[in-house]
Amino acid sequence: MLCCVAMSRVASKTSKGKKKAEAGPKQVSLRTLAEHLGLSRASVSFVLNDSPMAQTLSAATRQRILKAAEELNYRPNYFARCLNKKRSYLVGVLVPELGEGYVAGILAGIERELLQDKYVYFVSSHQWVPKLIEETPRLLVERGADGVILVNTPLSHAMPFPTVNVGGHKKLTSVANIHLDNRAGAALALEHLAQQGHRRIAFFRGHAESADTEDRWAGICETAARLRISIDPELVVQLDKSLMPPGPSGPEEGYLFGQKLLARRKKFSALFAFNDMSAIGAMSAFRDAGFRLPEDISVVGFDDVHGAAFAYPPLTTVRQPLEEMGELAAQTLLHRIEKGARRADQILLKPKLVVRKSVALAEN
Amino acid sequence: MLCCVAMSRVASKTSKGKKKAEAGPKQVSLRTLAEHLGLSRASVSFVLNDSPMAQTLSAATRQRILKAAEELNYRPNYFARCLNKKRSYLVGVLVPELGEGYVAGILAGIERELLQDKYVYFVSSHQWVPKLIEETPRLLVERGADGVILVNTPLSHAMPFPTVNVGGHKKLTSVANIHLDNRAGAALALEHLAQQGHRRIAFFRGHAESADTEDRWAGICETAARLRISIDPELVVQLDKSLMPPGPSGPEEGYLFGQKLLARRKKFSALFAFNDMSAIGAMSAFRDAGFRLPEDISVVGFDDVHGAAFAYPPLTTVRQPLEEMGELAAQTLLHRIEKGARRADQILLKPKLVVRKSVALAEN
DNA sequence: TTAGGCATCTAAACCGGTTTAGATACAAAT
DNA sequence: ATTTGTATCTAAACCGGTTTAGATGCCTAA
Repeated sequence: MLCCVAMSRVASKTSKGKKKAEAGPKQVSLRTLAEHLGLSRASVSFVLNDSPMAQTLSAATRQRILKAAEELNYRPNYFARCLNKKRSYLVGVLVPELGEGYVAGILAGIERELLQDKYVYFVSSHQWVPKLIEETPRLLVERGADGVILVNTPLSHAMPFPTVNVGGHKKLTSVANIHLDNRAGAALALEHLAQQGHRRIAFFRGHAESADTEDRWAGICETAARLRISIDPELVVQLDKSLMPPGPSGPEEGYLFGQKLLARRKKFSALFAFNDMSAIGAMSAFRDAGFRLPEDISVVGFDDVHGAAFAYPPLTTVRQPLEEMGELAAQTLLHRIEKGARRADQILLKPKLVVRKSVALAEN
Repeated sequence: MLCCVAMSRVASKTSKGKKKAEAGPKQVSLRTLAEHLGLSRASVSFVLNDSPMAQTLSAATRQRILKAAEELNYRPNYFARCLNKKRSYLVGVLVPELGEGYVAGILAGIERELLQDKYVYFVSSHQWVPKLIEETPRLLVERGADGVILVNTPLSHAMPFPTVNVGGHKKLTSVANIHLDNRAGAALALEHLAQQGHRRIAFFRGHAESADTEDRWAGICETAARLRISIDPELVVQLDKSLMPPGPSGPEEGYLFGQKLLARRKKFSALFAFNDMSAIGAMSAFRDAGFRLPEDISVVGFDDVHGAAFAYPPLTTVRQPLEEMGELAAQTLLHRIEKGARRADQILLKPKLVVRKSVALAEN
C-alpha cells in the first residue's frame, strides 16, 4: 500500500499537471523515501550517508535503499543537513573589487584549493566602502559560511569565526595572514633600476587604504638609502581612489596619475609603479605625451598580473605568487575550520623579479 | 530566575574558559532569548521579523524584545530560517573561468544588481570541463542557491530550477537568455575594416565550445559576402583550448595562434580576432615578428574588456555591454525566483564599435 | 449575570534531515 | 524453559527557526 502511494507521487512527476500553479515535481524527502521503502527515516539516513550505523543493516536492505534513492532521484535538503551538522562547506571570500588582475589571481588559487575539498565559496566585494568592509565578513558568516577569506582587506578587529587574511594587513595576529614580503619586493625593483643606471626615479605611492602601501614604501625608503638614491618628493605621486570615478580600478588610474607626474615637469628616467595596472596606465600616458618606452622612461610594476607580459613594452615587474597565495589562504582556512587551529599562521612569501622589456639602461 | 540563568550564559561569554576545547561563546538561540524574556519563541519571532503578527503584541513587549535581542547580540540561524522559508537569497553563478576580462565585466554587473536586493551569490568555474558544465548547476542548487546564472556556458537540457543564461547558448528556449547580437557585432567590425580599405582579412574563429562562435562566424560570412570580400580559408585560424596549457586563457592564446597565422606565410592586412584577449596576444606576436602596428597589420577585437583601451596600440573593438548584461541577467533571475515567471525572456543586446588606434588605412 | 469582543500571548506542528537510545525477533547456550 | 546474544531496524529527540490555531484574561454591552 505504502508503496503504491509513493509510486503515484512519483508518477505525478511525469504526468502533465492540470492545475495552473503546479509547484513542480514535489521534491522527494527522506520521509517520502522511507515510506516508499517501508523503512524508517533513520535507516535510510544511515545508508545514504555511509555512516557506521549503516553496517548494522542487512546488505539486502542497503541495496534496496540505494536503488530507491537513485530511482526516485532523491536529493538531500542542504539546509536541513547544515542545521544539524552546523557545517556548510561554504566559504565566504571578500575582495576589494572583482576584475582586478590581482584579485583574479588570488581567487583562482582559492578556487582550485577549495573545489578539491568539496567546498564552495561565495564572493562579495566591498569597493573600499568602509561600512561594507566592516560588515560584510559577518554577513557572510550569517549567510552560512564556515569561515571567511579576506583578500587585501584591512581588518579592524578579530572575528569570532575562522578568518584568513591574504595579501593584507598584518596588524592582527589573531587571524592568519598570508602575505608577500613587500619590503623585499620593493628592494628587488629598486636594485634593478639602480643597476640599469637609474638615479632619478619616480614613484607611485599606494592608496592609503591598501594594506601593502606602508610596507612597500618602507622598503623603497630603506633600499633607496642603502643605494644612496635620493627620493625627490616631487617625483612621488600618491594614488588616490577618491579622484577616480567609482568602479573597478584599472589602468585608468595609472593614466591619470601618470599625467599628473608629467605635469610636475621634473625630469626622471624611471617609474616604479605601485602595481601593474597603474604601470600599464602610466605607460600609456607617457606614450601619449610623446615619450618613447623604455628608452625615455623605464617602468617597473608590481604583481605580475596575467597580461603584464603582453603590455607594450612587456612589463618588467615584481611577481607576487598570487595563485599560490590563494591556495595557501584556502588551505589555512580549511585547517582552521576543521581542526579549529588557534595558532596564528603568519606566512610570508618571497617576491621574484620578472625582467621583461620595460626597463632600459639610463642615458647619462 | 530564568533571567539569571540566561544572564549567566551570556556572562560566560566573557569569562575566560577553563576547559580546553571551549566551543566559543555559545550562540544565543531564539529559545535562549525567549526564556530570558519569559516569553514564547513565537512572540519573539514575530517581533524580530516584523511580521504582521507583531502588531498583536503590546508596544512595551515589542520594545523589550528588540532591546534584549540587541543586548544579547542575537543572530538568527540562517539554515533554520532557510529550512522553513525554502528560500536562501543566494544565487549561484557558473562561469568558464575567473580572471577573464569578459567574465569579470559580467560578474561586476551581476554583483551590483544582486547586492541591491540583499542577495548574495557564489561563483564556481567549470574550466570547460564537460563533466563540470553538466553537474555544477545542480550542485549549486543543492548547495542552497535559489537559482543559477550561467555565464557563457552551453547548456544541454532545461533545468528544474530558475536559470538564466548570459552570453551563451540560445538553443534552449525554456531558460532565459541574455545575449549579444553577435552577427551585428561581426558586421560592425568587418564593415569598419572594409571601410579602411582592407580586403585580405585574417580571422580567429572562436572555440568550438563557446556559444558565441557560430553566430559570430555566421555574421562574418554574411557580411563578407555582402561586401564582396572573400574569406581565404588559409587566413582563418581556429582557436583551440586543447593546444593551450590548462589555466585561465589570456593573451597567450592569441600569441600562439597569431604565430600560427604568420607561419602560413599568406599576406593579410588585418585580423579580426575572436575577442580582445586573443587580439592583444596576437598583436604581441606580430610585433615580435617585426611588424609595425597598425601600419603593417590592423587588428580588431571583440568584447571591449577593461584594459583594451590601454593595449598598444589601443584596441579598436566591438563593445559588448558586459555589465549591463550582468545586471539584466540578475534582474531576470530574481524575477523568475520571486515571481516564478515561466515566460522565456530572450533579450538581445546591440553591440557598438569602439574605434581606437589598432586599425590603419590599408596600403594599396 | 453572562455572552461577546478585544488585546495579548502561547502551544505545538512543521521544515527535512541526523543521531541516540532502545525495541524486536530469532538463534544459540544454559 | 529461560537466559544471553546478535542481527536488524525504529521511535523520538534534536537542530533553530516560522506559523497556525487557539488559550487566557479582561472589558463592555445586553
